[in-house]
Amino acid sequence: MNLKQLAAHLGLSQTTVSRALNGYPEVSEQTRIRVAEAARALNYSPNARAKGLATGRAMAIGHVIPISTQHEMVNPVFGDFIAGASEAYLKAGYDMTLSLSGDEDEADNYRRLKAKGHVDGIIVHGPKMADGRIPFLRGLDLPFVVHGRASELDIPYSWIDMNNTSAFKRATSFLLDLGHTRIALLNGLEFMDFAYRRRIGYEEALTDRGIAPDPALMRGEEMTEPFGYRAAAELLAAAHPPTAFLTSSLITAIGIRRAIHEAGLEMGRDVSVITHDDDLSYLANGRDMPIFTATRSSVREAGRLAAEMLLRHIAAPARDPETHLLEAQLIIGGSTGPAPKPT
Amino acid sequence: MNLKQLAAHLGLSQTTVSRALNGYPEVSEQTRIRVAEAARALNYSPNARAKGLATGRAMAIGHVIPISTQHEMVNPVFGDFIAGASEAYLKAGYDMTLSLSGDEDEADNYRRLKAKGHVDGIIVHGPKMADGRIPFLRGLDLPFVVHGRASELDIPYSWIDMNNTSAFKRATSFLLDLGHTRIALLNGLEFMDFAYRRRIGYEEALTDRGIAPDPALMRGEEMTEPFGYRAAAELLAAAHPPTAFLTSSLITAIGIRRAIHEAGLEMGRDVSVITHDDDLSYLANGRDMPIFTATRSSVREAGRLAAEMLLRHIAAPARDPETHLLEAQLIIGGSTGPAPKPT
DNA sequence: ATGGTCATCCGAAGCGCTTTGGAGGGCCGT
DNA sequence: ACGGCCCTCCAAAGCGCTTCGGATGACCAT
Repeated sequence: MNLKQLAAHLGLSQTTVSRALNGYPEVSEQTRIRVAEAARALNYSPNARAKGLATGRAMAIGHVIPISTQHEMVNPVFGDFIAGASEAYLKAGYDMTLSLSGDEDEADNYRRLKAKGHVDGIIVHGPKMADGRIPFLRGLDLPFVVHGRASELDIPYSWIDMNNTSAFKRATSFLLDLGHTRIALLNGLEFMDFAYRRRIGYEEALTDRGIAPDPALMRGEEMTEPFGYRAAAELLAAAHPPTAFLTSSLITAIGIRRAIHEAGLEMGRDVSVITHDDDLSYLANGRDMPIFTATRSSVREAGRLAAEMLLRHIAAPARDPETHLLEAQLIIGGSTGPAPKPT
Repeated sequence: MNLKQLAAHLGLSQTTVSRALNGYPEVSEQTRIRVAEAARALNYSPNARAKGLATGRAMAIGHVIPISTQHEMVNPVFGDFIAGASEAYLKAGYDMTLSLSGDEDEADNYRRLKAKGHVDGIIVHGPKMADGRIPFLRGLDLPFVVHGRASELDIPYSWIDMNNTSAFKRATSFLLDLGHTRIALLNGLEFMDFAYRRRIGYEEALTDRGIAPDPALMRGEEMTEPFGYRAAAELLAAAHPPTAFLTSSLITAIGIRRAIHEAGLEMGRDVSVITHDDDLSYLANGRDMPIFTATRSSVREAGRLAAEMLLRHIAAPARDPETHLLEAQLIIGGSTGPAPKPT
């Protein structure tokens, strides 16, 4: 069923039917109703490609998610981010197209995305500290919003980010207040911007208290359970073990917990753990009584906000870049406690 | 840069340029090269909407992922599945469009997807036992492949699935061989087809050995860490606790492990645990020495296969439904051991 | 010279929609 | 009765591409 057929069926012109369906004023209320009913009855829904061709708008947003070639890992945060974003898209009638791409051909990927006219805007995921995609996209005249920031770039662009630095600074201060002085940091890969910023927060809190950050206590890797386990096990077995861990992911925290138990220690009493918690739907950190003390910030919410931001930019392309900094909550769970008295 | 401009630039007709670019024979090798070079130099890439309109093909696959309204959870398996599928799409030049939808409006969603001409085929995620989407899609003349099956439906359709029943049957038998007789099942929600099939496998193994499945030992919920913890803690505190757990997700298994530790027991010695492991990139169950004994089947691989299957169907629409059953590996890790002697 | 065959190329229609620039008729005031 | 205005509708062009049905020569055999 297409417009022409629908128009013929109604004995009207395509023009009138199109206008009736799209809410233009120059059509009588009576025919508008007639058209709307026929459209529903005949299950008509306009062909998006034709509409896009005619209007020049794709009514779709592109999400390009980077899969680094070294470690073929899909960011677990992605699902929830998308879920949030799609709430916004649904309301606005936008679709979402996904493309995974290795880091080499990403620029090409974006260019093609634009040339093909597939999308009206792009959300950039997982920015690195000096992410080349951002200057590239700025030159492309395609609205985009970055989820995160690129610290080494000093050009304006729209982003939404969590305040990684302050979150980890507060978490570290909290541990310091509890008397911990040897605090390990099990971070994500340090070329990722969020990981860098989290380390800065951690180091700032330490130096503010006159404690020099100890490189031996800091690791940055892909945030898996085995990483948390291995790193924590090593550190706990060292001569001068940490009494607390700060980590970037719940999954890593779970590995840390395993190492703590295996060392015959108890989390929250002998060793404290704070993790960042993206509030993922399938990785709940307990609802009422959180298992882990955590800096929490909903990635789903970030997705929603990023999408809304992007849609605003598409509606008003002249608009200046917009930025949005989310503050994480520090929620207290059972994984932290006063530093044990030195024996 | 569009075809017309490119053709003008080359002093050729649109027809010839289009044919040169698409590999038709009626154009000399010499001009073909000239066209190809100009296209690259001028960064030309055909507008997908126009191309789609003209050819009637969208060159895109739709993934509709259900978000149940009760529990707004994104299946954590999704990211890896998509990653696998996109490998196949990339090779074939297909795009991927995503739409999340609550369970009520899903039919409408599919109809719209088709009417809008956005996609050439659909992958159906998370089928329920009597999933209404399958008969609906069959009537829609849109190729689709289901990731999983709908046990209560007796109509032909293409699917790819893991052999849930045999995997859980083998896992249960393995535990029985180790001397366990009270084996708890912490499953996913039972209206989900995979969960149903897993329970069947578990029950079959038990009854084969003359053990009546005990409803008190079986739970089916959203597979979160807290679910695993809570259920395991309750069961372990009961009068006649299980000596082994079988569960559908690594995340739940982690909760079970926590409960075991808190009960002062040791996993693999006092209590055995087997989990299903989707081999997710961010949830590695240890590489060399798996933490958990597990039935493993890569969901990423399933994604790749599903996509390839769908593309075959799009290429040859008359083709009969195709099905593919993957067998899970039973991999032995440190979480299982002989049943403790009754005291 | 003529007709036929190939190898190359081109014009124009058509995909399903939006949108510009009218057309037709009812109703008003005069 | 007539011009003018508004309300409602329509024809046709155009979005960027593919593809059908030729057109144009070059070349060969007759």
